[in-house]
Amino acid sequence: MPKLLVIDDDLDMLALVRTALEKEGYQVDTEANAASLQPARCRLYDLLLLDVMMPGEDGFSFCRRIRTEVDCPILFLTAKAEDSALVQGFGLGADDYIKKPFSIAELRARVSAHLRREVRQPTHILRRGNVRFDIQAKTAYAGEHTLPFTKGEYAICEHLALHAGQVFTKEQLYEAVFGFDAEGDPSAVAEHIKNIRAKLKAHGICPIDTIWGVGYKWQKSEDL
Amino acid sequence: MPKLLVIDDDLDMLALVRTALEKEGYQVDTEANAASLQPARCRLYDLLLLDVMMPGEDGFSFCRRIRTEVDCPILFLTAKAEDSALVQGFGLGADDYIKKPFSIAELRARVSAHLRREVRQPTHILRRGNVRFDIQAKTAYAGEHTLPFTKGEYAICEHLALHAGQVFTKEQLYEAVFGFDAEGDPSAVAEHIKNIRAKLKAHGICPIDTIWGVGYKWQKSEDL
DNA sequence: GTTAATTTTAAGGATTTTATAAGGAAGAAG
DNA sequence: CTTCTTCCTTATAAAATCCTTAAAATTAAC
Repeated sequence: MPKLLVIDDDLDMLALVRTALEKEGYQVDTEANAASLQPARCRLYDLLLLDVMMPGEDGFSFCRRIRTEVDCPILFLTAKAEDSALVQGFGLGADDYIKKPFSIAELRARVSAHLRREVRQPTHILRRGNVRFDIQAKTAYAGEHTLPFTKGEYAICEHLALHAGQVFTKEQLYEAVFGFDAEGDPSAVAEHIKNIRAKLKAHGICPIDTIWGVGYKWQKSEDL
Repeated sequence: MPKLLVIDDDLDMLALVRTALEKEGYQVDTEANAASLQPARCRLYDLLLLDVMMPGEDGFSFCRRIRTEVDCPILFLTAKAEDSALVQGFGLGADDYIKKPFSIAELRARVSAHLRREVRQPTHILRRGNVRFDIQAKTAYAGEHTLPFTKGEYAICEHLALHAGQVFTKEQLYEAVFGFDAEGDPSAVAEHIKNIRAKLKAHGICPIDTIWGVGYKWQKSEDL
């Protein structure tokens, strides 16, 4: 279920867009003010919809500010119909420019097209609820905050999340993470699990279940 | 130099579009008839521009026929302004739908945006917070001051900044910078990192993180 | 309710990895 | 030839992680 962020100062417009896109099955968040939004927040989403003319920071300025740090498609949604504005928008790194008034059908079709193209590209982001793993960067995030995992903690945590719902014994976890031959004391894994849980709990989430007498598993969403 | 294919039965339109896009530096081929075009031919191009209403095979039919075999962006360029046609176009896997009459500026902007996303081409100037890299001049700046990097230091630093957020081992960094066969002592890289950090710290910035047990990475903004 | 097994927690030391500093080799510039 | 810069190596100090151990808490079984 892709996550979208819509930024517009017009609350009616926000409600309209949100309704239309939620009907498509997307998870939609809205913001009325761009100025306070940091790139880290935007990176939580799969696509951004931006109004251009807003009090405070306008859409162009916002796009310029975050573009180098945010990879997802950025779509302008605006009443500025002049070519110069459109060219400026694309020049700032936008992926589409939809002129108001637009039809709901067009909005949905364009959003869908951009998301479709994203998934065509190999992704290195694993999302499990509020926790995201950047496989390449070997970094985990809780919301917009980086989780300060050590190497071993990250490896164990990623392995559990990647195979969500599957139970692993301590020995299996140790082998999966540090290699076959590795002979790990099971209690070493327990120590790592403890630290992982502590760092996750700091953000109010505890997605790792203990299966008594067996091992650990990452919760599947239906277990919540 | 990206290669584009434009398909339209209107020869004046073909000439207009070709001229506009060749001015951008693209290599443009044109076809007046879609029916004879095979997917293999289309795979030669980086982007397709398609008219919808054509004698013989129309644009929608053509798109449906080749989409599963052709990965590049497909843009419709059409006088059919109805929402239903637009939705149908996107539904067939198109990436954009430009309504006639369109401005040359808009055409260029949209084509450029789609190619940019495909290739994700970096610009000559890379900005990461307060640090800027001039890729061509191989020079880095902190604010207005030039950073006195040596050649090797610059190469390592640029590589980290270019892939901000991604972790590289010392070996990977050495290879990326000095070539595949290079067998570098990891500690040589550590020495360079030390010097790079010292020069950045002189301007009050320290954007390179150590990922213990893995390597180094350029911070993404959320890590600050 | 009691017991036994298992997990959680906490603390310490061992190990691994990185940071720092100093010295030398190779090459460019004067 | 000398001088300088850059790069690499080596050695040592510092830091962080990992593992071990043991006690406390929890869970399951009787």
